[in-house]
Amino acid sequence: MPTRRARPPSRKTPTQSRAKATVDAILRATAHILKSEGFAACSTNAVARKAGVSISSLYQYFSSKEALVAALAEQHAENGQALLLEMVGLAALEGPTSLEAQVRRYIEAMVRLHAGDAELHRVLMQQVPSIPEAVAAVNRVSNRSGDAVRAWLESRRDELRPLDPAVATYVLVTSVEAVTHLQLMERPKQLDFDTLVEELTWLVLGYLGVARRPAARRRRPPATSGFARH
Amino acid sequence: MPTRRARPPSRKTPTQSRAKATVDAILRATAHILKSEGFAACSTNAVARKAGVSISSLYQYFSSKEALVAALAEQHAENGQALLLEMVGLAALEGPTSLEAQVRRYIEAMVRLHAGDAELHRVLMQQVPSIPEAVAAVNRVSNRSGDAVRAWLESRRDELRPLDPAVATYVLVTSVEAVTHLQLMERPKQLDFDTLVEELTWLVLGYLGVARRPAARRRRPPATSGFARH
DNA sequence: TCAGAATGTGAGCTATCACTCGTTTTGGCT
DNA sequence: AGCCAAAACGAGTGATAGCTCACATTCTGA
Repeated sequence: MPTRRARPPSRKTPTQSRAKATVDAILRATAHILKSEGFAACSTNAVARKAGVSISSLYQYFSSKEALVAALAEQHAENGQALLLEMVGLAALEGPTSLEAQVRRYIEAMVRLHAGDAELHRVLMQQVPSIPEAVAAVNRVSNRSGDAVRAWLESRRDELRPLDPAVATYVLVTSVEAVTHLQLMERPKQLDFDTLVEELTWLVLGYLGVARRPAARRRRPPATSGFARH
Repeated sequence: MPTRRARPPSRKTPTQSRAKATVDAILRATAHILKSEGFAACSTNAVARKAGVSISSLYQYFSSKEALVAALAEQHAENGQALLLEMVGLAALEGPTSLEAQVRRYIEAMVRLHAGDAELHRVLMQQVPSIPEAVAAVNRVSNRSGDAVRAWLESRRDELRPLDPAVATYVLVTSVEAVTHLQLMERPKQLDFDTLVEELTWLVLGYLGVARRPAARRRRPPATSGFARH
């Protein structure tokens, strides 16, 4: 990657609808290439080609490759945040629900959210760390989500084991995200949507020290293979 | 990244000690640059320079940049696996210990392991996905760890809630790894080593449905956290 | 001692990258 | 109709990447 010089942070903002379409096409193409070919193959020339615009048009609206990816990351994070709030926020106001139901609903929302554009999310999470501007964009949003979880923990504190809300937020958000990612990336056949939600609910409630009956599902499938231990 | 043509999968293996030293220097330099400058700055030329050998020597032992990084990943994974077994494997044989103690010991080992070369681990995890050969190397090792966890779950099945060992292994390994990574990458001040181990132990035991007293930490001492079940 | 294999060298080739310059096209306005 | 800024264009620039080639040096063993 040559010619790494300081660049102005932003460029023109589109006013005509034609220009808006161009910007949109560029972002769309960026996402598409990132997902299908990875970050390394996502050159500005390739993006422009796929978007059906010239390379100079790209640079008219994005001051650098970093800025381009950062813009995409920001858009993605913003969308996700909005979707999550829509799925969870309103439902949360509909009255006092059981702890377990609330947790399950939130987790369902998370899983569904990630399923939305899993591949893009994955690539952004993996490659974006080398682009500070994009890190900032994603962090800004995920911090807001973290705050919501933390507030929820504090509001339900009496029903949970003694814990530090900040620490617990870290642990919960991280582990739920990680397991969700795993399922989206590897799609292990044992982990379908319902199982995933169920297990994550167990994980969260267990961690929070909420007692639970062993559930109605009679698991324990036919004693799979290995009992043998040293 | 130019000249992307098919390359032979492997090259010469060193026989003289001089050559072994060269290979070692190259791998060392790769790790050093990856950690200090990141993957993007880790060019083969830079590696050769840092290692104090010529480019051609590098290509005598590694058929491509991918192969180089893959070799490093493999070495790293192998080392980790060995260390983990050393820390945990023997201790596991020392007789029947409490479930909680076993879990805590394993988690301690995991956390310590990651702390060993956290930066390298982080970079490898982030960049390796674009290098299939390296993915294979890391997966091979982590699968073996997964098998161990799974076997353990099955051996202790009677003390746990009903669960599918395969699914539970996924959930546990993934979430513990993720939280550990987080702590290494961001080093949030609330999450020191002891707290991390303690919280992860909670996470695992809670998920496994193992009852636990609220521990000796103060804050609402006897208030039997969560009986509340709608 | 000395041939040949193993090892080490660095200038240089080519493809590709991020990005610019000078120019042309478009479309909203009077 | 016709002006003009916004928008779009694409060949071209300098830099650097991964990698090879032709050759030099060192080691082994008979």
